[in-house]
Amino acid sequence: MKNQSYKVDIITVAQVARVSAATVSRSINHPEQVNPATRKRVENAIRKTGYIRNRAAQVMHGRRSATLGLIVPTINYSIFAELVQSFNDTVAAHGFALLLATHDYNLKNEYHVLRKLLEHRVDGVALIGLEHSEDAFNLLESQNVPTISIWNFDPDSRISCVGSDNFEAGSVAADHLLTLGHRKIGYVFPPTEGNDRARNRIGGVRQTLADANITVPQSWQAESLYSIAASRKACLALLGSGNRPTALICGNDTIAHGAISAAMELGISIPSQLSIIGIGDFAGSGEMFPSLSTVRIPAKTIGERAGDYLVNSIGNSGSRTVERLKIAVELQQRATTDTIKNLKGPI
Amino acid sequence: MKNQSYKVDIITVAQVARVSAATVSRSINHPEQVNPATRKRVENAIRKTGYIRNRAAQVMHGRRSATLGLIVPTINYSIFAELVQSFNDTVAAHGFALLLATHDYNLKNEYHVLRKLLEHRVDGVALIGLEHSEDAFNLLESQNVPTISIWNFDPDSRISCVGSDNFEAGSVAADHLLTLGHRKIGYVFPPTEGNDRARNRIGGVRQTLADANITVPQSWQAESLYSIAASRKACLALLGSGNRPTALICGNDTIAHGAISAAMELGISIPSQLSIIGIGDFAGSGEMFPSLSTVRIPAKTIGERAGDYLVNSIGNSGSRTVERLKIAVELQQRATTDTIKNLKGPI
DNA sequence: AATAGCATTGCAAATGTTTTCATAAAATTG
DNA sequence: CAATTTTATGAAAACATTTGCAATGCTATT
Repeated sequence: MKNQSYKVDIITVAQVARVSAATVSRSINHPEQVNPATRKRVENAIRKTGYIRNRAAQVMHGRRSATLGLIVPTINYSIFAELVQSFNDTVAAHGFALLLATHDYNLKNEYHVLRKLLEHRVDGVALIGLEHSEDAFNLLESQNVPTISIWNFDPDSRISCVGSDNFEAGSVAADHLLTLGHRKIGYVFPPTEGNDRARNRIGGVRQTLADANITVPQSWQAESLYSIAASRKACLALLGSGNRPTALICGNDTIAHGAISAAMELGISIPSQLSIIGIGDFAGSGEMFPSLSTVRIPAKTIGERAGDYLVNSIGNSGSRTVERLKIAVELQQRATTDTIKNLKGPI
Repeated sequence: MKNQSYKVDIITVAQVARVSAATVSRSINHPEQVNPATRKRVENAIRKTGYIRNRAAQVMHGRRSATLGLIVPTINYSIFAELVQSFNDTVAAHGFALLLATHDYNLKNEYHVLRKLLEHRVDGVALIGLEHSEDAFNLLESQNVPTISIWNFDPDSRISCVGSDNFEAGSVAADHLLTLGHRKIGYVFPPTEGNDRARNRIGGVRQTLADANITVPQSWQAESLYSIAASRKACLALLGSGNRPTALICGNDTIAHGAISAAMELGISIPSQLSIIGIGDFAGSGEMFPSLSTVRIPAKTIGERAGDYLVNSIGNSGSRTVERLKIAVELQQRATTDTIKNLKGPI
């Protein structure tokens, strides 16, 4: 059935079907315009020759490339993987394929991969976060390509965005512990340099605690990269001294994992001697033991909305106004936080 | 500097640089063929106009698309995410961008997304695993596009492959427990229907145990999907009865996580009362508490080798022979397995 | 000084498709 | 049954680029 001759183009198909190339093209793109009998002949010819249409040629004609560019820092990171997955599913349902690129947390790199994606004439571009190089912003503007920033919400964003408010996330985490009656609260966050998400989260935490007239001693503030091992180490130090907090806010769920590990190692029982709350609600956080209380940032929803926005934005190619969509965070109270009333143990 | 006029093509650049379009093309693609002075003029013109070359037009001339298709079941799964990342890094270093698609464990779906990638004239295709629909195999053959199967090694594979031998992985896990002196061994695996990886792993386990004259009672064999919650449930049942094994082999690290959870909940201490071994060595498995003994399948290495192979294979477009590369699995003995000599407790 | 050789550049054809316009055939109307 | 509308199809231009070939001007060789 399949033909292995070298080049099967629309003309080959046309010859086999004994019609013109134009009719083949119409059979594929505007089937209602062609006589059902001829259409059948064309379809058979397509099958017989094994023809696969050439998007490149379509693109040259000003057609959509049916391709979207997505640039993430890395996908080897559960929360981005979830995001990429749901974004992909959403746009794939509209016939778009994803041209993926990573910049490994290097904004200069991001500019170059962005250029590369534009060479392929992607119909739209999705970026993670709101911090990008001036060159990148200019490029996107000059090319006039629909763009969306995923993950962060910011009312003053320069480009359209779909995401959660990280300040709010930090605030919700702190609020939860306050509501449970905690007053001796510590926190562990990653370095905020070049990471606006972490910066905003910690801002929300500090603001909320300050509003409640709580001061956090320096020894209860630790810094840790997003790794269980790093966090465990930091938390061993923080929790190991005689005077320790009754609750810990962690910059994300991975850090919270490390904190739990450290507590277990020190024989501090959770939550009866220490409450721990994360941010993110990563895959598995609810299933681990003990299941992690956390502030959920709904990656799946964000990916979907971002996909919807971009697809839509490509549809009405006229308007190019900045739109912003805030996806609410949700407190997930699970097994690692408890009220101060139930506090037990040596401290 | 940047020009926002609608279409900036190679002719626009040519006019600005006061040369022909051919010279601009040569300046970009064969710089050594053009006079340094003219080249400079062209480069300035490119910068001034903000020109971005159109890959689609290049592709039409039989040039490479500089694009590789990658089809995975899902990327929302840490081990695939790691694989995709390393594959991407490797091919990006050679100037290729990744056209990503997922089929959500549906082989029929895979065929359709494969077609889509071929429409974009990808220079090569990477698939996960060795099970694919007949249609997909035929399509790849008829299009004569370089292809690689990632993840599994099979000496009889129909297409080129880079990956580990899952039978061996199962075998190594079982061997480890035998070496530690365990005789009462149970296992938890996912359904093997449409999952040749799981099927081969369980095969390796059974073979190795049989060779050591060990029979595993039905009640020590459980089935669980790849989820911590599902596995915990299955393991609660398996471990909850009076007579339980001294060691457990888990189909992958996620299942092992669930098993650990279940053991903790039942007050069975690890490893002094129960040894647990996983397969995979997912991100975080070595950092969790207790750190998981597992059989490492080196996703990063596999991704790199696969990328290298595909890039190479595109280079020498002549030969299209099937090649197979086996990446060895490695036993990672950590805190969840111990010798039978140290066995303590009620059982 | 004439000629050969080389470096540099331009012209124009070719790539695979879509779409506008024109035309032919068929269907509808009075 | 003639006139008109509708339907179906083909011819050809357009899209942005690359490249073989030819032309130009220059350098080196004799």
